[in-house]
Amino acid sequence: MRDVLPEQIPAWERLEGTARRLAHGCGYREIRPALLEETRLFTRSVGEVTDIVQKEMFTLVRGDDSFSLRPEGTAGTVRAYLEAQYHKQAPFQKLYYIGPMFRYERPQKGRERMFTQFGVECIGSTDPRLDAEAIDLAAGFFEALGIPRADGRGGGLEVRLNSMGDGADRDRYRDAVRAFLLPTIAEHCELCRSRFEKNPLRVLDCKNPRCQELNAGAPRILDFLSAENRAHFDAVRASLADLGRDSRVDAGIVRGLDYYTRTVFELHYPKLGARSALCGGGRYDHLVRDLGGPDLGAVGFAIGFTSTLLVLEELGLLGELAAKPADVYVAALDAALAREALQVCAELRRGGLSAVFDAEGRGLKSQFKQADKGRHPLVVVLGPDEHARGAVQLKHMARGEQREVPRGELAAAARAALGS
RNA sequence: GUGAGUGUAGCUCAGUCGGUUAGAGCACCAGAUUGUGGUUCUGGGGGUCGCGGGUUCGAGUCCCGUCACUCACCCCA
Repeated sequence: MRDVLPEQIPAWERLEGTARRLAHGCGYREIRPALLEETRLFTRSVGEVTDIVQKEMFTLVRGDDSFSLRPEGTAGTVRAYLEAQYHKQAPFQKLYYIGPMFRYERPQKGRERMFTQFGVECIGSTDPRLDAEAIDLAAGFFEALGIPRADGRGGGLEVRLNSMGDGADRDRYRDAVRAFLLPTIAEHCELCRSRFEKNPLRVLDCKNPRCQELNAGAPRILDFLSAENRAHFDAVRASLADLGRDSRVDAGIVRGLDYYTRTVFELHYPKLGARSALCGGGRYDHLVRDLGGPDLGAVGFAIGFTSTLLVLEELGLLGELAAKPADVYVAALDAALAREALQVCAELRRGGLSAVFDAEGRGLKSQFKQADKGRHPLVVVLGPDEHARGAVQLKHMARGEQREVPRGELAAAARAALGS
């Protein structure tokens, strides 16, 4: 398990802050769904035969009850939506979340058992402009962090788009793929032969060169879309163009979760290699109905913070981030002034400043080193001579200037020194 | 779940053919200045060599097991 340590918090706050700002800009409101759900919620929504449900859930069984840590955010969000009765009062809801997800698998670069996702779920409409808006929001998130757009040579961020059609389209497509593969399936790799049985569409994703040759000329899902779904897909692309957003149709995108319909998309940073997808999402027009509500359209995405941070690190975009230190470091010349140090800190805090004191018994020189290393802009020195006069020394570290100020004026003087 | 790799100081790592007291750089602490930071110099502290077992006169080094982490596959954020 990986912890987020204080040194990394500025980077995380930047991701969270960017996510919130952009989501709010599109009218999304934050929701914090439960981390623990009934296992049945995920088997019903994500799908019985998906990898997530079959082998990646952390599940706790107590008697007849079975609960699982959420492996993704959409199911819980829709469950919360229905439980809050939004579908009766105000069915159109734009909701976003930032929080941990859990999948039991072998960790590797960009993949962890506990990871954080920023996701949005727009429930209550099938308007294709919302698909485009969501894609633009996701891409805008990465751009706001400084990740460049695709440059056509494998650098930058790529938007890949596809449509999976609706249930009927997909059934016809699956039959066509099966018919296409049947004559050559014996020549495919072992893995593909087993995939052919349970999910022939996955054969098309195989990276084996021989299999790819055999897959050339395979039917494309886009050719099997109903007129209505085709129109929806075209409208999404037109809206993306209206937003000035380039996208590439990638017939290979077949989202792994059962609830997806029509629009599916991924955002990739190809230089990351095997694990290049930074964001995945799409439309799930029947999930609300499948979970017991009315048949409402919905679209959403999820962005992984782990891989986002990986990209930012690779691009050197995290270097300058540092936590803000306390305004004042209070140094005491000897142990007799220890109590005064605490009092002075309290006075400064009442004056609206942050302040810290030495608690390791350091000498004055060492306290200055600490103040310097901690990048505290101001140091207050408590000495016996000043104490006798009811005063303290106030030093501005960057300027190297120091002067004596009466105790009673310290907070005001410190504020003034900081402000200038 | 499958395959491979790596575990030595806080961090990055060296450690010969198995041989005495396990090293370096950085970081940390102290002094050089008995009331003042960043540079410099000098000195210092710190390691059950992941853990357990085995071989051996002797194991950081070889063997077995185990745990953790990393990378890849599967799949995905």
